[in-house]
Amino acid sequence: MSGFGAAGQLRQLGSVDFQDDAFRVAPRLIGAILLVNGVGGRIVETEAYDHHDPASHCFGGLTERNKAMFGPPGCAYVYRSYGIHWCLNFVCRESGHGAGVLIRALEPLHGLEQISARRGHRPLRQLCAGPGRVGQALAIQHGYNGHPLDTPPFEVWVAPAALPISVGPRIGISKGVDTPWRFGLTGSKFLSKPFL
DNA sequence: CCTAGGATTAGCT
DNA sequence: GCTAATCCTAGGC
Repeated sequence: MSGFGAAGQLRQLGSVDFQDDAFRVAPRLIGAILLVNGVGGRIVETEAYDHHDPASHCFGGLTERNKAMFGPPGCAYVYRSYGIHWCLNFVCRESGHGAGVLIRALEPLHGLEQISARRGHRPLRQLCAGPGRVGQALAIQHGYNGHPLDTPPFEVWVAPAALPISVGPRIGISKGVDTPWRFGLTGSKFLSKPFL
């Protein structure tokens, strides 16, 4: 594929074990490259959600809205947030139950002109700093719900080297507030909020 | 059926 | 810091 000077140093999606606990997959995704139709960048912030946790959409079992989270691991779960934004999750699986990782922020790297235009030409750091902003920048649509992440329009590439990762409580929830399942690339300027 | 409340963001005070 | 925007799911009656 084009656009990757260091493509040889990247492994493809198969190396990510999505059939694992969300809180283990979420930190592994930090530093990975996410592209949708060739547009995207480096994942710098994620959050884990699983069925044990009252903050998760899959807490309480399968519904029409969350059914993608109970589908195959390695697929997308797309949901509408506050009636306004589309947010992207990677479906995981722990012991046969639904789970997912919310993609909260990217460092924009590929298709910058499209990203900038979709985001109303805001400053670089604000283009993909937040789950709703990621959705807008990558033109995430409800039709991607349940779509496999290893086939077009998606590409996910995982960096081989371990990166310094910050950990903290998740953002914007009212239940499960003490569970430290937010993960970020330490020191990144592209986080939705700094880690304390 | 009815209503409360979001895994948020932008814009204004 | 505060709040409107916007819609639809989930839960109560």
